[in-house]
Amino acid sequence: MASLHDVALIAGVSKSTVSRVINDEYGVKNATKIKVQKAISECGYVPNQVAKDLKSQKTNLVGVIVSRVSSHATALGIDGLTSILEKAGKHVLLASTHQEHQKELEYIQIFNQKRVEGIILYATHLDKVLVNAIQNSNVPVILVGQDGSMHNIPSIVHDDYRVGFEAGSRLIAQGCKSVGFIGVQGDDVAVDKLRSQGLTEALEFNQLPLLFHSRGDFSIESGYSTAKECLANFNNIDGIFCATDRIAVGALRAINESGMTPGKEIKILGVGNDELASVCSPTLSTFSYAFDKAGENAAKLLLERIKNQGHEMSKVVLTFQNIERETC
Amino acid sequence: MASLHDVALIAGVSKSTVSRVINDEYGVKNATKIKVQKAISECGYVPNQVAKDLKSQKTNLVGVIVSRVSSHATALGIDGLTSILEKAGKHVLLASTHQEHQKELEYIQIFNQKRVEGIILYATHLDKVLVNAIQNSNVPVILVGQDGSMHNIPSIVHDDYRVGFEAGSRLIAQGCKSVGFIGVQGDDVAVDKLRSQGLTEALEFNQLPLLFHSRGDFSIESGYSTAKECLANFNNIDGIFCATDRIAVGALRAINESGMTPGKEIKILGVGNDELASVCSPTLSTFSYAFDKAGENAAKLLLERIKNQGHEMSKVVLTFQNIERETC
DNA sequence: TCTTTTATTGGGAACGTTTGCAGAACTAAT
DNA sequence: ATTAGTTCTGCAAACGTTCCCAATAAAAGA
Repeated sequence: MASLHDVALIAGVSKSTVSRVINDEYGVKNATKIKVQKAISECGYVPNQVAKDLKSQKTNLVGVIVSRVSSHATALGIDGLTSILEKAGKHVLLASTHQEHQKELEYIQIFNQKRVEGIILYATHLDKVLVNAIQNSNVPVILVGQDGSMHNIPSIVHDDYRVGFEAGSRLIAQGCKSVGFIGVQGDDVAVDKLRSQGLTEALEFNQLPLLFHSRGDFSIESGYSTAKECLANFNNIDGIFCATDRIAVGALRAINESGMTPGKEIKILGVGNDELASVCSPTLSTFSYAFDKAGENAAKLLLERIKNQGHEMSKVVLTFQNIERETC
Repeated sequence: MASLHDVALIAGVSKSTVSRVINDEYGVKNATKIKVQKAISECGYVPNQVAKDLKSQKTNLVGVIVSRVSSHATALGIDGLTSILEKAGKHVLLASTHQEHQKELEYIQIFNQKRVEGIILYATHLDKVLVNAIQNSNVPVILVGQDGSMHNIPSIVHDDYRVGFEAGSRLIAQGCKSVGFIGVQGDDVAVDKLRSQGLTEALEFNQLPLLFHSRGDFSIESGYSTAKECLANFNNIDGIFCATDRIAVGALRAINESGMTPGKEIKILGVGNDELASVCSPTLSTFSYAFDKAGENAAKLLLERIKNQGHEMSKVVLTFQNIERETC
C-alpha cells in the first residue's frame, strides 16, 4: 500500500511537499502540485489515518459498549448517539458484550488502549469492579440506563422511580386494589428496583400493599409464564405493572388465555412504548421512553466532557409520557 | 499519558526491556521484570494501540455500514456479526448513514483511510457509483441484503425471489384469485423487485394476474394507508403479499377497520417474522428470515477474504421458513 | 585466570505522518 | 550585478511501538 514516501519518489519531490499538497497548504507551486496529484492517482495513494492519529495524538474515536444491539432501547440509542457523534466528526467503535457482564471491563480496557476519546456504556448492573474500572478509565465514561452519579459517573437515565409511582397512581385511579409487579431477575436497579419501588410507594401512599413482586427475564415468553403463575397464585389480581412492554405483552397473552379481558377485570401497564404495544391486542397502555434521546444526550454529554474537562452536568434524567390505550 | 519511554526512565532500563516485559517475552531477568512492573503501575501506563497498529501494519478493525441500526434486520445482523468477529479478535467500527445514500461512499473511503481490514455493508440500493466505490476499495467488502455477485462483490442474501414465489403458492393454495403486492419505493431490488417478481411468476404459473403492485415505505403507517387505498380501488381482493411484516401489520389494521377478517375473506402474508407478527391480531402468517445468520455469515465470509485472498464463495443465499399463523 | 557459552540488556531503525527550520530558487529592487 | 525580499522546497525530528543486532553481564568450562 502506497505511502507518502512512494508518492514523493514518483513525483520527484520530498515527503513534506506531498504532505503539503494533500492538506492543501499555502505555499506550494502550482506545477509541483499537479505533478504530485498525478503521482497520487497513479499509485492509488490513500492517506493512513493510523499514522495521522499517532502523530496528532488524536483519534476522533468514541467507544460504545452495549449488552445487545437488538433491543429496542439500545438500537434506538445507537441511532441517536451516532447522529450526534457523526456531526462532531467522531467515529464509533462498537462492542457488544452479548450479556456477558465481565466483557464490559474488558472493553473499557481495550478502548483505553485504542485511545478512544470517550466511552458510552449501556450498563445493566453497576457493581464495584465496574465502578472501579470506570473510575480508572483515562477517558470520560458516560453511563446510560443506570444511575452512576453517586459514584461521580455522569449518567443518562430515565425517570424510573417516577414511572413506577405514576403507574401506581394510574392503576389506583382505575380502581385497582390488588396490584402486583413483574420485573426482572438480576440486579437491574433501573428496571426492577426503582420501578417497583415507585409503584410500592404510590400504593402505600394510598394504604394499599404490593400484592406480589415476581421476576422473569426480558422476554415475552417469560412475561407470559410469570403472569400465568401469578394468576394461579392470587385470584383477586386487578392490576399488574410490568417492568417492560415485552413482559406486558406476554402477560397479556396469559390473561387472554385465562378468559379475562385485560383492561376490564384486570388493568395492565408496561414501560417503553415498544412498537409491540400498539400492535398487540388489546393495545397496551404504557409509558413512552425516549430511547433515542437517551443516546443523543449521552453523545452530547460525552462531547462536553471531551472538550472541556469541566463537569457542569453530572446527570440527565429523561421524562416519559403516559400512553393511554386499552389495557388501563 | 505515559509511554514506554516514561516507564523506562522510571525503571531505569531501556524501552526495549519494557517492551519485552509487557509482551512477556522470554529472556528478561526476574528482578528487572518486577522493577518494570512497579514502574508501570506507578505511572499508570496503558499500551498505545495506535502505535502498535502503525508498527505492525495491522488494525484488527472491521467496518460496518448500515442505514439504520434500529431495524429488525440490521440490529439482529449486528448482533450476529459481532459475535463472530469478536471471537476472531476483530473490533467493529460502526457507521450509520441514517438513510443518506451517499454517506455509504463517504464511509467506505473513511474506513479505507482508517485501515480497516474489511467492510460489511448493509445496502438498500446498488447503483453504479456505489459499485465503483466498492470495487475501488483496498479491502474486501461484503454486501448484505442485496445481491452484488454480478459485479463480483461477495454477498449475503435472503432468497427473495423464492419467498415471493412461495408466497404466491401459499395464497393460491388457500384459494386466492385476486392477489396484490405491497412493496417499497426506491430501487430496493431485494425487498421490492425480487419479492414481487417471485409472486408474479407463481401467479402466472397458475394463469393468474397480479392485481396490483403498490409501494409505501418501511413503516407500519404506510402499510396501513397503502392497504386502505388498495381496498378502495379494488373490491375483490382476496390476498395481499406484503414485502415486510411491518407493512403487513399496517395492512392488517386497514383490513380490520374495513370490517373484513384477515385470514378469512382476505389472506395476508408478510416477510421477516418480526416479533410483531406473533403479537398482532390476528397473528400474521409470514416467512422467517435469519437476520442473525446473515450477519454471522457476512462476518465469516469477510474473515475468509481477509485471511486468504482466495475467493471460493461469492454468494451465500439464506433460506427461510414458512410461519403459519392466522392470516393465511 | 582465561576463554567460551549463555543470559540479559541497550541502541537504533522502522512504520507513515506532520512540522519547524533552514536552505534554495526565484523576483524585484537598488 | 548585487542585495533584499519572497516564495518554494527539503531535511530531520517526533509520535509510541517492535525487533534486529550488538554489547554487556553472568555463568560455566578449561
